[in-house]
Amino acid sequence: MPELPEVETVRQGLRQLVLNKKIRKVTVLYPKIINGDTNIFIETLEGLTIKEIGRRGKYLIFNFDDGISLVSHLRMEGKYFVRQTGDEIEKHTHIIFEFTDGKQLRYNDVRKFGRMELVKTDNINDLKSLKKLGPEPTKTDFSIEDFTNKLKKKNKMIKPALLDQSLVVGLGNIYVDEVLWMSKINPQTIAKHLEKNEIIILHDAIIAELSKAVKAGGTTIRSYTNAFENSGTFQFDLNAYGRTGEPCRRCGNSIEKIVVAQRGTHYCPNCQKVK
DNA sequence: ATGGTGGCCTGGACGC
DNA sequence: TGCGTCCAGGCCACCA
Repeated sequence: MPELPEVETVRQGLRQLVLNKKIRKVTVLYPKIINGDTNIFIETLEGLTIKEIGRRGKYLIFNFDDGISLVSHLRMEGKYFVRQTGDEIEKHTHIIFEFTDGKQLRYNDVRKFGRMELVKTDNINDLKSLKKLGPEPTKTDFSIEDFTNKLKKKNKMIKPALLDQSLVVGLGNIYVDEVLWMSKINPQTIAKHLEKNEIIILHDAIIAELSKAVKAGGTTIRSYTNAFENSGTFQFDLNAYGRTGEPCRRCGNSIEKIVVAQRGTHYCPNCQKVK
C-alpha cells in the first residue's frame, strides 16, 4: 500500500512517462475521487501541459502550466498507468487523462479511496491536507530537536503518533512496524515516555528505512506497482510486518501480531518490551 | 486542543 | 458450491 517509498517510486516513473505531455481530454468515470466540482476539474485541465511532478509526504503533485497543480493521494490501492487511446478500459479505472499524442494516463483504484484535487500552485500550501504535514524524513528537514519536543507533548501511543503525519511524513502501517522494530520500541509505548536515546535511534531509523525502501522501488505486499506496473522489492527486507509467527531476525523469538489503534501490528515481544 | 472511533470501498481468504 | 464474515489500512469527519 502506498507509503512514501511507493509514492516516490510512482513519481519517478510518471516523470519518465508523462512529463511535458499536453492534456486533450479528461474523462471522469467515478466523480467521488475528485474533491470539488467535476466539470470545473475537467474544463480546467483540458489544454494544460504537465511541467513537473513532485511529492509531499504521500501526496503526488502534478504541476501544470498556467499555475495549476493537481494534488493526488493514492490512499490504499490507487495506481497510475499509461495506455494508448482506444485500449480497453480496465476495471476500476476512474479518471482518464488523454494527451494530444494519443496516450492516456489512467487512474485506477480498486477501493476508490484515493482522492485528487485541483489547486492554484501558489496556494498549494493552503490546502488543509498539506498544511498539517510534518517534515520530510530527510536529514535536512527532519530535526531531532523538533521531533523530541513534539514527542514530549504526545500523550498517545508511538505507533498512531507516527502514522499521524504531523511528526514526520511518509510512514504507513508497514514502515511504522519496521522502524519500531529497528529501534526496539514497543508500538504501544506512550510517545512522551520515550527516552532521549530511543528518540535518536528512532529518528535515524525513520530516515534510513524510508530511503532504503525508495532505493528498492518500494514494497509490494498486495497490489502496489509503480507507473510501469512493476513491483518493488523491499518486501524481502521486512523484519516485522507480515512475519507473524516467524523468528525475529535479531533474537529468534516469534514475531507477534496484535491490534494497536485498530491496525494490525507486528513486533517482537522480546526485543520490543513495554517500559 | 487532543485523542479516539467509524466510515469510506472492494476483493480475497476463510468457515460452514 | 455458495454464502456470510472478516480483514486489509490512509485519511477525514465527528465525537467526547
